[in-house]
Amino acid sequence: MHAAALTYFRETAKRGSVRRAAAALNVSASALNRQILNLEEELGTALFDRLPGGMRLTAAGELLLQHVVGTLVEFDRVRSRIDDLRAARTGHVGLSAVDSLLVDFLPRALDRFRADFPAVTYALDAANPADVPRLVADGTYDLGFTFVGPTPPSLRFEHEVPAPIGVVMPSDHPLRQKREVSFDDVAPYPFLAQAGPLPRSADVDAGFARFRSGLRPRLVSNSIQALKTAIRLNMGIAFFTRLGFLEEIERGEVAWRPFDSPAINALRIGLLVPANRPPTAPARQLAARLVEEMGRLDSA
Amino acid sequence: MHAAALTYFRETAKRGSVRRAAAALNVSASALNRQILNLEEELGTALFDRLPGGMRLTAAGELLLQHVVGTLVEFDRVRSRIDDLRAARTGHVGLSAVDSLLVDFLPRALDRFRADFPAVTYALDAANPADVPRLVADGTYDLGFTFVGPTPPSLRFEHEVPAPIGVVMPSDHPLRQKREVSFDDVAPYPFLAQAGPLPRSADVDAGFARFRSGLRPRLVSNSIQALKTAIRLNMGIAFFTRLGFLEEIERGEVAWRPFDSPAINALRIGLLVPANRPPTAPARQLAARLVEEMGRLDSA
DNA sequence: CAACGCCATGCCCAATCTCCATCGCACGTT
DNA sequence: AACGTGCGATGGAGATTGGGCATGGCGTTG
Repeated sequence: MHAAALTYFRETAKRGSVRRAAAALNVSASALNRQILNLEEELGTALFDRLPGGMRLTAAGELLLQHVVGTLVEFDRVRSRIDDLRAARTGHVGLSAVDSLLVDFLPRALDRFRADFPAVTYALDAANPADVPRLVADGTYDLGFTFVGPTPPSLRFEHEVPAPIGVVMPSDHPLRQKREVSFDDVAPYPFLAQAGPLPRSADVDAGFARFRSGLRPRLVSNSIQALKTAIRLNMGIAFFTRLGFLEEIERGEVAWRPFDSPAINALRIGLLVPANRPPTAPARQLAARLVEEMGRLDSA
Repeated sequence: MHAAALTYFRETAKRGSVRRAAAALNVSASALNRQILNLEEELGTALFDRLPGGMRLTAAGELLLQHVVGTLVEFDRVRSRIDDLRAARTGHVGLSAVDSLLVDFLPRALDRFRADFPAVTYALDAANPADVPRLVADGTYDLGFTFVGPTPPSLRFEHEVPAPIGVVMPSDHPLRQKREVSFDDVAPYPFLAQAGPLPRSADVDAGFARFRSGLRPRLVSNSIQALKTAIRLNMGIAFFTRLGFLEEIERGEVAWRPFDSPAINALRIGLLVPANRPPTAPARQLAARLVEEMGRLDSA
């Protein structure tokens, strides 16, 4: 990949002698010497001073050496990262996440990841926020996404993004005028609830849980697509993290407004990884990619 | 210098097609394609996805591309710096400096520089601190060293080092016990003065000038070597910047102690370069080297 | 179905790289 | 003063690599 001349030059600079460098690299001194003479001709300047005892770098040589060493070291790093990729080409990754991320963020991230690792299989399951840590800790899943909170020592949040729960509404809804909405603001409006195969989660914020349990949903569905359409058709509003509707918000089809509760607005979702158990190769790659995608969310 | 494969790979990634890249680089598509296949074999992984319309980088390819682009860009920079060196191989540099730097720092720095630029000639002249800026500004000299102070807009201090004037004494001198010495402390001791071909400089600190003018030197010499020896032989003490005696201090032959005057201890010497007029190639190289050597002083 | 774009491959020649042997030079030893 | 030993530089033969040309296989497009 990199020209042999680079290695030759580096070794010669290191050992201060063409012959010693040649011995170290198992090539003949003449071959090595020619490469260095070629380099000097190409750059139009001497790279070494020829002293009776051997070769010493000139100023230009020092400059070039820095570049060459840097290049070769960096290449080693790149190669080992590529080897990691190769090891991760096949395998299985299990992901346990709170449902808001299953709506939009995770399916899309996985789809993009799949393009690079077509032979990897996935399990992508929703779970209650409080259950995710246990599922990752005991190895049922490789990675988890849940609201950030205290973790057992066997787990660690690899990366976090702010993820307040707010109100998702049609783009012409009156609540859109407010920058933040209170529980009282939303009470009058019809409400759409998601009902998955899971028991309803013990909620992250006690006040919010109490508030929502008092509401009577106009529509309950376990189909996210149905809920999205229902919101667009003005059947009601729903409560989700922004992350579930990034694309629709972007296109102006729905609007999202935060609550006026500091506790809710401080909510963060994090990528949970095992701290002790070494992750499988594909899990490591996927985790790295997810952190990247989360960074993109952050800046958006 | 760098393998052609790097350029081939970069161009192919850029254009998304072997044929287009080959056309842009004036080589045949088959030759270029082979190099890429070789790369993939060497790394043991595909770098491109072959789509009907052309080539798209895989994850491993993205990784490698970063490395390759970085390497080639950096090489361009290195090459141009080497070209600068070559342009500076010959020529002349004029340096005007306060005398303390002529004692030790500048001759040694120039000697090291000369090893890399043997064909450059130098003028190295002492001047009064107050005259240096004018001499550099009007082009009489390319570079200057003087005490830092206000400069005309046509000049600029490229780099500065602290350079308080202090007392140079034999290593077993009683004043050595003090961390800082006062004017009164030194008054009882015999004093050695340097007298160059220059009129005695208008001194940098008014209080110090007054103090020194009251002293009667036991020995006046224009030979620095003579002064150094005289100090070692305990004939007296002298007033210099540390920079004039770095080597002797290091070897323990003489000691140096600062005065207790904040004004004197705040003194700095700086490398003065023209801000408008572009410096000659050798002057630019020498200036860069001098800044490097000054940095070494700083940390010493 | 034909035409066109793409990358992959076989073949041949030219350029490059490597090796071995040798040279000239500067030093230290005898 | 002569010699031996280390150094880099160089010449020539042979192996390796890189390049160009022609062609093949494949998918898309008209």
